[in-house]
Amino acid sequence: MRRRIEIKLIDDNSKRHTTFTKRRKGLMKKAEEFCRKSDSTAMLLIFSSSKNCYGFGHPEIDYVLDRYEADSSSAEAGTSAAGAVTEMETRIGDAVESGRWEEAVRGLGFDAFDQLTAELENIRRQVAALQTKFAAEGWR
Amino acid sequence: MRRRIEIKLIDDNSKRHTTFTKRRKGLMKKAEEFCRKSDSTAMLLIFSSSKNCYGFGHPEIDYVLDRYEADSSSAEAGTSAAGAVTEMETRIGDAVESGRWEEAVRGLGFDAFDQLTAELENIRRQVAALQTKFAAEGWR
DNA sequence: ATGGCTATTTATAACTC
DNA sequence: TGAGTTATAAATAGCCA
Repeated sequence: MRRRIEIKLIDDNSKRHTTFTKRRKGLMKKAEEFCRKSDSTAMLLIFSSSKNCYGFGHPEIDYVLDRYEADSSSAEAGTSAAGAVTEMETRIGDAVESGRWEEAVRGLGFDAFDQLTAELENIRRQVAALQTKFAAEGWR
Repeated sequence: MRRRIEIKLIDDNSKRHTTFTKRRKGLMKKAEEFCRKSDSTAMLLIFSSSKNCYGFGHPEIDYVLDRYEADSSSAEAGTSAAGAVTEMETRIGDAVESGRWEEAVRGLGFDAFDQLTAELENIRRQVAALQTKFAAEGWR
Protein backbone atom coordinates (compact mmCIF):
# COMPACT_ATOMS: atom_id res chain seq x y z
CA MET A 1 0.00 0.00 0.00
CA ARG A 2 2.81 2.30 0.73
CA ARG A 3 6.29 2.10 -0.68
CA ARG A 4 9.46 3.77 0.33
CA ILE A 5 9.03 7.38 -0.62
CA GLU A 6 11.56 9.47 -2.38
CA ILE A 7 12.44 12.79 -0.82
CA LYS A 8 11.86 15.24 -3.61
CA LEU A 9 9.49 18.04 -4.47
CA ILE A 10 5.90 16.89 -4.81
CA ASP A 11 4.51 18.24 -8.03
CA ASP A 12 0.82 17.72 -7.40
CA ASN A 13 -0.53 20.77 -5.58
CA SER A 14 -3.06 18.93 -3.53
CA LYS A 15 -0.69 16.22 -2.39
CA ARG A 16 2.01 18.74 -1.68
CA HIS A 17 -0.28 20.68 0.59
CA THR A 18 -1.41 17.56 2.38
CA THR A 19 2.19 16.60 3.01
CA PHE A 20 2.99 20.15 4.04
CA THR A 21 0.30 20.10 6.69
CA LYS A 22 1.05 16.64 8.01
CA ARG A 23 4.79 17.06 8.15
CA ARG A 24 4.53 20.53 9.58
CA LYS A 25 2.58 19.16 12.49
CA GLY A 26 5.01 16.30 12.91
CA LEU A 27 7.97 18.63 12.84
CA MET A 28 6.41 20.97 15.38
CA LYS A 29 5.69 18.06 17.68
CA LYS A 30 9.22 16.72 17.37
CA ALA A 31 10.70 20.11 18.12
CA GLU A 32 8.54 20.40 21.20
CA GLU A 33 9.43 16.94 22.46
CA PHE A 34 13.08 17.59 21.75
CA CYS A 35 13.04 20.69 23.94
CA ARG A 36 11.06 19.05 26.68
CA LYS A 37 13.29 16.01 26.91
CA SER A 38 16.68 17.64 26.57
CA ASP A 39 15.83 21.10 27.89
CA SER A 40 17.35 22.65 24.81
CA THR A 41 17.22 26.13 23.46
CA ALA A 42 15.72 25.86 20.02
CA MET A 43 13.32 27.37 17.55
CA LEU A 44 11.52 26.45 14.40
CA LEU A 45 10.02 28.83 11.86
CA ILE A 46 7.95 27.83 8.86
CA PHE A 47 6.35 29.93 6.14
CA SER A 48 3.72 28.41 3.95
CA SER A 49 3.54 29.36 0.31
CA SER A 50 0.52 31.46 1.22
CA LYS A 51 2.67 33.47 3.65
CA ASN A 52 1.40 31.98 6.85
CA CYS A 53 3.92 31.75 9.58
CA TYR A 54 4.16 28.86 12.00
CA GLY A 55 6.66 28.96 14.77
CA PHE A 56 7.90 27.31 17.88
CA GLY A 57 10.59 28.34 20.31
CA HIS A 58 11.92 27.31 23.66
CA PRO A 59 12.03 29.15 25.90
CA GLU A 60 10.80 31.62 23.28
CA ILE A 61 11.46 32.33 19.66
CA ASP A 62 12.90 35.74 20.37
CA TYR A 63 15.19 34.41 23.03
CA VAL A 64 16.69 31.93 20.59
CA LEU A 65 16.94 34.61 17.94
CA ASP A 66 18.80 36.90 20.28
CA ARG A 67 21.36 34.22 20.90
CA TYR A 68 21.68 33.52 17.22
CA GLU A 69 22.18 37.16 16.46
CA ALA A 70 24.65 37.56 19.26
CA ASP A 71 26.49 34.59 17.81
CA SER A 72 26.51 35.74 14.24
CA SER A 73 26.40 39.43 15.07
CA SER A 74 23.49 39.89 12.70
CA ALA A 75 20.70 42.40 12.64
CA GLU A 76 17.93 43.18 15.09
CA ALA A 77 15.35 40.80 16.43
CA GLY A 78 11.68 40.98 15.63
CA THR A 79 9.51 41.98 18.53
CA SER A 80 6.34 40.03 18.41
CA ALA A 81 6.25 36.29 18.81
CA ALA A 82 5.41 33.97 15.97
CA GLY A 83 2.54 31.70 15.15
CA ALA A 84 0.82 28.45 15.63
CA VAL A 85 2.00 26.20 18.39
CA THR A 86 -1.17 25.09 20.02
CA GLU A 87 -3.94 23.09 18.52
CA MET A 88 -6.11 26.16 18.51
CA GLU A 89 -3.60 28.23 16.67
CA THR A 90 -2.99 25.41 14.25
CA ARG A 91 -6.71 25.09 13.54
CA ILE A 92 -6.99 28.75 12.80
CA GLY A 93 -3.85 28.59 10.74
CA ASP A 94 -5.21 25.74 8.70
CA ALA A 95 -8.42 27.59 8.02
CA VAL A 96 -6.50 30.60 6.87
CA GLU A 97 -4.18 28.31 4.97
CA SER A 98 -6.93 26.98 2.74
CA GLY A 99 -6.82 30.31 0.96
CA ARG A 100 -10.46 30.85 0.18
CA TRP A 101 -11.57 33.08 3.00
CA GLU A 102 -12.19 36.24 1.08
CA GLU A 103 -13.93 34.36 -1.70
CA ALA A 104 -16.26 32.50 0.60
CA VAL A 105 -16.94 35.55 2.68
CA ARG A 106 -18.20 37.51 -0.27
CA GLY A 107 -21.21 35.25 -0.41
CA LEU A 108 -22.33 36.28 3.04
CA GLY A 109 -24.91 38.90 3.71
CA PHE A 110 -24.28 41.87 5.93
CA ASP A 111 -26.09 40.29 8.84
CA ALA A 112 -24.13 37.09 8.59
CA PHE A 113 -21.05 39.19 8.95
CA ASP A 114 -22.29 40.70 12.17
CA GLN A 115 -22.96 37.25 13.43
CA LEU A 116 -19.51 35.99 12.54
CA THR A 117 -17.81 39.00 14.02
CA ALA A 118 -19.76 38.54 17.22
CA GLU A 119 -18.81 34.89 17.30
CA LEU A 120 -15.14 35.64 16.95
CA GLU A 121 -15.33 38.25 19.65
CA ASN A 122 -17.04 35.73 21.86
CA ILE A 123 -14.29 33.20 21.32
CA ARG A 124 -11.69 35.84 22.06
CA ARG A 125 -13.42 36.51 25.35
CA GLN A 126 -13.49 32.85 26.19
CA VAL A 127 -9.77 32.57 25.60
CA ALA A 128 -9.16 35.57 27.81
CA ALA A 129 -11.32 34.01 30.49
CA LEU A 130 -9.36 30.78 30.35
CA GLN A 131 -6.17 32.75 30.68
CA THR A 132 -7.46 34.33 33.85
CA LYS A 133 -8.75 31.04 35.16
CA PHE A 134 -5.55 29.11 34.59
CA ALA A 135 -3.48 31.92 35.95
CA ALA A 136 -5.55 31.76 39.13
CA GLU A 137 -4.95 28.03 39.32
CA GLY A 138 -1.24 28.56 39.06
CA TRP A 139 -0.83 26.95 35.65
CA ARG A 140 -0.64 23.49 37.07
CA MET B 1 12.92 -3.82 25.76
CA ARG B 2 11.42 -0.50 25.25
CA ARG B 3 8.22 0.88 26.61
CA ARG B 4 6.27 3.94 25.73
CA ILE B 5 8.40 6.86 26.80
CA GLU B 6 7.15 9.86 28.66
CA ILE B 7 8.01 13.25 27.23
CA LYS B 8 9.68 14.97 30.12
CA LEU B 9 13.05 16.27 31.08
CA ILE B 10 15.68 13.53 31.31
CA ASP B 11 17.50 13.90 34.59
CA ASP B 12 20.53 11.75 33.89
CA ASN B 13 23.15 13.90 32.20
CA SER B 14 24.56 11.20 30.03
CA LYS B 15 21.22 9.94 28.81
CA ARG B 16 20.00 13.46 28.24
CA HIS B 17 22.95 14.21 26.02
CA THR B 18 22.52 11.00 24.09
CA THR B 19 18.90 11.84 23.45
CA PHE B 20 19.86 15.41 22.59
CA THR B 21 22.23 14.18 19.92
CA LYS B 22 19.96 11.54 18.47
CA ARG B 23 16.89 13.72 18.36
CA ARG B 24 18.79 16.72 17.10
CA LYS B 25 19.89 14.71 14.10
CA GLY B 26 16.38 13.39 13.57
CA LEU B 27 14.91 16.86 13.78
CA MET B 28 17.40 18.27 11.28
CA LYS B 29 16.66 15.47 8.89
CA LYS B 30 12.92 15.99 9.20
CA ALA B 31 13.26 19.70 8.60
CA GLU B 32 15.32 19.07 5.51
CA GLU B 33 12.90 16.52 4.11
CA PHE B 34 10.01 18.81 4.90
CA CYS B 35 11.54 21.59 2.85
CA ARG B 36 12.53 19.34 0.00
CA LYS B 37 9.13 17.76 -0.33
CA SER B 38 6.92 20.80 0.11
CA ASP B 39 9.33 23.48 -1.07
CA SER B 40 8.74 25.45 2.10
CA THR B 41 10.57 28.34 3.62
CA ALA B 42 11.71 27.22 7.02
CA MET B 43 14.48 27.27 9.53
CA LEU B 44 15.59 25.43 12.62
CA LEU B 45 18.02 26.67 15.24
CA ILE B 46 19.34 24.66 18.15
CA PHE B 47 21.73 25.60 20.91
CA SER B 48 23.33 22.91 22.97
CA SER B 49 23.94 23.51 26.66
CA SER B 50 27.59 23.92 25.75
CA LYS B 51 26.69 26.83 23.50
CA ASN B 52 27.09 24.99 20.26
CA CYS B 53 24.78 26.16 17.55
CA TYR B 54 23.18 23.86 15.03
CA GLY B 55 21.07 25.32 12.30
CA PHE B 56 19.24 24.59 9.14
CA GLY B 57 17.39 26.90 6.81
CA HIS B 58 15.79 26.82 3.41
CA PRO B 59 16.65 28.60 1.30
CA GLU B 60 18.83 30.04 4.06
CA ILE B 61 18.51 30.84 7.72
CA ASP B 62 18.89 34.56 7.20
CA TYR B 63 16.32 34.63 4.45
CA VAL B 64 13.74 33.07 6.76
CA LEU B 65 14.71 35.43 9.56
CA ASP B 66 14.25 38.43 7.32
CA ARG B 67 10.74 37.33 6.50
CA TYR B 68 9.98 36.75 10.14
CA GLU B 69 11.15 40.20 11.04
CA ALA B 70 9.27 41.78 8.18
CA ASP B 71 6.15 39.97 9.34
CA SER B 72 6.60 41.10 12.90
CA SER B 73 7.06 44.75 12.07
CA SER B 74 4.14 44.96 9.66
CA ALA B 75 1.71 42.63 11.31
CA GLU B 76 -1.11 44.88 10.20
CA ALA B 77 -1.29 44.02 6.54
CA GLY B 78 -4.72 42.50 6.66
CA THR B 79 -4.30 41.18 3.17
CA SER B 80 -3.07 37.85 4.38
CA ALA B 81 -6.63 37.06 5.35
CA ALA B 82 -7.83 33.93 3.67
CA GLY B 83 -9.77 30.77 4.27
CA ALA B 84 -13.45 30.03 4.05
CA VAL B 85 -15.45 31.65 6.78
CA THR B 86 -17.76 28.73 7.01
CA GLU B 87 -14.82 26.43 7.39
CA MET B 88 -13.35 28.77 9.94
CA GLU B 89 -16.54 28.82 11.94
CA THR B 90 -16.77 25.06 11.76
CA ARG B 91 -13.23 24.50 12.86
CA ILE B 92 -13.36 26.94 15.70
CA GLY B 93 -16.78 25.72 16.68
CA ASP B 94 -15.62 22.12 16.71
CA ALA B 95 -12.61 22.93 18.79
CA VAL B 96 -14.71 24.76 21.32
CA GLU B 97 -17.44 22.15 21.40
CA SER B 98 -15.24 19.11 21.62
CA GLY B 99 -13.78 20.52 24.80
CA ARG B 100 -10.34 19.83 23.44
CA TRP B 101 -9.78 23.52 23.41
CA GLU B 102 -9.43 23.95 27.12
CA GLU B 103 -7.07 21.00 27.19
CA ALA B 104 -4.86 22.32 24.46
CA VAL B 105 -4.90 25.79 25.83
CA ARG B 106 -3.90 24.76 29.31
CA GLY B 107 -0.42 23.98 28.04
CA LEU B 108 0.12 27.59 27.12
CA GLY B 109 2.02 30.06 29.19
CA PHE B 110 0.55 33.42 30.07
CA ASP B 111 2.40 35.19 27.29
CA ALA B 112 1.28 32.68 24.70
CA PHE B 113 -2.25 33.49 25.73
CA ASP B 114 -1.72 37.12 24.96
CA GLN B 115 -0.44 36.09 21.60
CA LEU B 116 -3.41 33.87 20.86
CA THR B 117 -5.86 36.51 22.01
CA ALA B 118 -4.18 39.04 19.79
CA GLU B 119 -4.37 36.65 16.88
CA LEU B 120 -8.09 36.14 17.36
CA GLU B 121 -8.66 39.84 17.65
CA ASN B 122 -6.70 40.35 14.47
CA ILE B 123 -8.89 37.86 12.63
CA ARG B 124 -12.01 39.54 13.95
CA ARG B 125 -10.73 42.87 12.67
CA GLN B 126 -10.01 41.41 9.27
CA VAL B 127 -13.51 40.03 9.03
CA ALA B 128 -14.96 43.37 10.01
CA ALA B 129 -12.82 45.07 7.39
CA LEU B 130 -14.09 42.74 4.70
CA GLN B 131 -17.62 43.46 5.75
CA THR B 132 -17.05 47.15 5.28
CA LYS B 133 -15.27 46.64 2.01
CA PHE B 134 -17.91 44.43 0.47
CA ALA B 135 -20.68 46.66 1.72
CA ALA B 136 -19.02 49.56 -0.06
CA GLU B 137 -18.84 47.50 -3.21
CA GLY B 138 -22.52 46.76 -3.01
CA TRP B 139 -22.11 43.02 -2.43
CA ARG B 140 -21.74 42.34 -6.11
C1' DA C 1 31.33 9.79 25.14
C1' DT C 2 30.51 6.91 19.91
C1' DG C 3 28.66 3.86 17.08
C1' DG C 4 25.71 0.05 15.96
C1' DC C 5 21.54 -3.04 16.95
C1' DT C 6 16.86 -4.28 17.65
C1' DA C 7 12.24 -4.04 19.71
C1' DT C 8 8.79 -0.80 19.62
C1' DT C 9 6.79 3.38 19.22
C1' DT C 10 5.81 7.07 15.87
C1' DA C 11 5.14 9.32 11.71
C1' DT C 12 2.88 9.34 7.52
C1' DA C 13 1.59 8.15 2.21
C1' DA C 14 -2.05 6.23 0.21
C1' DC C 15 -6.65 5.26 0.57
C1' DT C 16 -11.53 5.61 2.02
C1' DC C 17 -15.86 8.02 3.18
C1' DT D 1 -12.76 18.02 -0.17
C1' DG D 2 -11.50 17.41 4.44
C1' DA D 3 -11.26 14.22 7.93
C1' DG D 4 -10.27 9.66 9.49
C1' DT D 5 -8.06 4.83 8.79
C1' DT D 6 -4.39 1.60 7.75
C1' DA D 7 -0.44 -0.43 6.20
C1' DT D 8 4.45 0.61 6.09
C1' DA D 9 8.44 3.28 6.57
C1' DA D 10 11.14 5.81 9.83
C1' DA D 11 12.69 7.30 14.36
C1' DT D 12 14.54 6.09 18.60
C1' DA D 13 15.12 4.15 23.93
C1' DG D 14 17.59 0.82 25.94
C1' DC D 15 21.69 -2.06 25.41
C1' DC D 16 26.12 -3.54 24.45
C1' DA D 17 30.91 -3.51 22.22
